[in-house]
Amino acid sequence: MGTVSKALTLLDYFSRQQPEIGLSELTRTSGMNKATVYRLLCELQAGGFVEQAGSDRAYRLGPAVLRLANVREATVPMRDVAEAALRRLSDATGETAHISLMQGDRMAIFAFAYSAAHGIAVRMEDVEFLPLHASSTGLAVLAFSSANLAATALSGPLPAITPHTVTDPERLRTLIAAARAKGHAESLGGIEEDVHSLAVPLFDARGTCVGAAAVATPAARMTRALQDRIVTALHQAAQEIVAHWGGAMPDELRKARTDAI
Amino acid sequence: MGTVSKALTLLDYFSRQQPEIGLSELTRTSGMNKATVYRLLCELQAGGFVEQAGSDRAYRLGPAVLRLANVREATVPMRDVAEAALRRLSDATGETAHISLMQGDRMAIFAFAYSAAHGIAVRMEDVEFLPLHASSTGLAVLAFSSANLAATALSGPLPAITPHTVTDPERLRTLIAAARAKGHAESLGGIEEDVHSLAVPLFDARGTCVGAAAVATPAARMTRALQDRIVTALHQAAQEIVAHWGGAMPDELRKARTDAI
DNA sequence: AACCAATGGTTTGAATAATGAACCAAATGA
DNA sequence: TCATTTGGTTCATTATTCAAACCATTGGTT
Repeated sequence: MGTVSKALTLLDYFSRQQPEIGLSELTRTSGMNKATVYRLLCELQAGGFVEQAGSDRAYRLGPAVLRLANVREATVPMRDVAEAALRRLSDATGETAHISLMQGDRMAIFAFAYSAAHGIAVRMEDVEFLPLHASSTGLAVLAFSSANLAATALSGPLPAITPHTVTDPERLRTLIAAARAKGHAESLGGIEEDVHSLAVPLFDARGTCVGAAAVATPAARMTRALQDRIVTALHQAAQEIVAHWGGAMPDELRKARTDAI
Repeated sequence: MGTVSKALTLLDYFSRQQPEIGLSELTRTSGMNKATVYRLLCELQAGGFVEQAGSDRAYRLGPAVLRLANVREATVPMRDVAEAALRRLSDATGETAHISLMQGDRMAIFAFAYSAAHGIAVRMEDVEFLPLHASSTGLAVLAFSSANLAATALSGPLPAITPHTVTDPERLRTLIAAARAKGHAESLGGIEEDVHSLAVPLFDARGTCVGAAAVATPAARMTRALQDRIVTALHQAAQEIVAHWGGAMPDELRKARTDAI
């Protein structure tokens, strides 16, 4: 692991849940040497990527990331595209829609939209990452990424987040294979007991899977008809998003997709 | 210069004007070795900080910066605070208001607001960085930062952006000293011939100067009375912004500031 | 077609920077 | 008072980075 990667990894530990981290804590959670972490933080600080908060000497993300995000947005207004598509998707289905992107070996929630159709809906506010094995999103990505990714994901720990979480690697492999065949993935209560979600993969310009779009419903509300409507809407939304991102769909999916629509 | 700093420096070359950069071009503009740039880019790419665009193999900023910016915003909603204050500032003065932050050894425009009072106003859309020696913003920062920064800034090249740009280090030093005494800096046509701007410094929690708030007017519109109104409004806005950012004003400024208000 | 220049990407021993264990001073709390 | 934890620093060892070359491919020119 290169020095730069280490530094970037450090940035990954900052989250909405834990926005400020002290030197010692960061050395503990990252498992790196304290001196190393310190020097990396110094360089990140010099670049404005982290700064030291006022009260204690804890570190938090710095203003440099804002500028970069601005440029990124100006370059590739993905978020706008995604949010517009998600609004349409949630309107069409009456349920919560969201998009997550692969970030290293995790999936980070990228954007989401609620429907006004129901007073009860799946909320996304407090979720930042999704487990690869327990979410429809994660299964969709595993189904359309290199076998490599699936292998490493399934060889790691597979925590049972709910009693319904599938944790058996063999069963997960069949779920992934099914997702690949059908063009979409499914999860019933894998992360929260009463949430039923469906997901389709998203691809970048090189044809590699970068994430997934999903629709999540309260399990009680899911019917066969709604499921069909969601899958159709998901495929359309994914097609649209990928096109706007300058992405390219693999041929195998194009067939499953036209079948579904 | 450490490896991490180099990698972060590479990110700095991406801008709204030049959102995609090829390997060779980046080696040229950065002055680093090609192999070095390549490896750094590979690591940045693995972290999602850059990605390769579809058409050619040029690099552009990646999606990772978006997530970090989200967290940063959730942690320190500086931008919202700044924008609200700038709206008030531009309303109060009838002129364009903006805030820029130190980013390494440059000043990056961070936020701005227009007034509805006039059809003609100074526009900020296409500006991304401000020169330290030619802008009121830059002079304000130099006046309230370490002598070190001023020394390095004045020892480098001082391009004459307009015929009115002050480029003589000695004259700049007196301007900076005046700004320190008065609590605000001034630039008449330093960047654009007909723009008159006033700026006050902003400070972070550690009491170090991190940027400046400024109001820019068409030179023809500036009067003694307007200037007084702007300086007063600037000091109030700066006080408010710094307070919201959890910053601390140096005592020397507090006096000049209360005098002005 | 032959050529040229430029591109992205890869290799090499020699130079340089990163590393990690131990250490320090200051703050905190028992 | 003493023990613990904090942010920060030091220095010999070690791994990484450097610079200059080299490939393979592309696009344009003659």
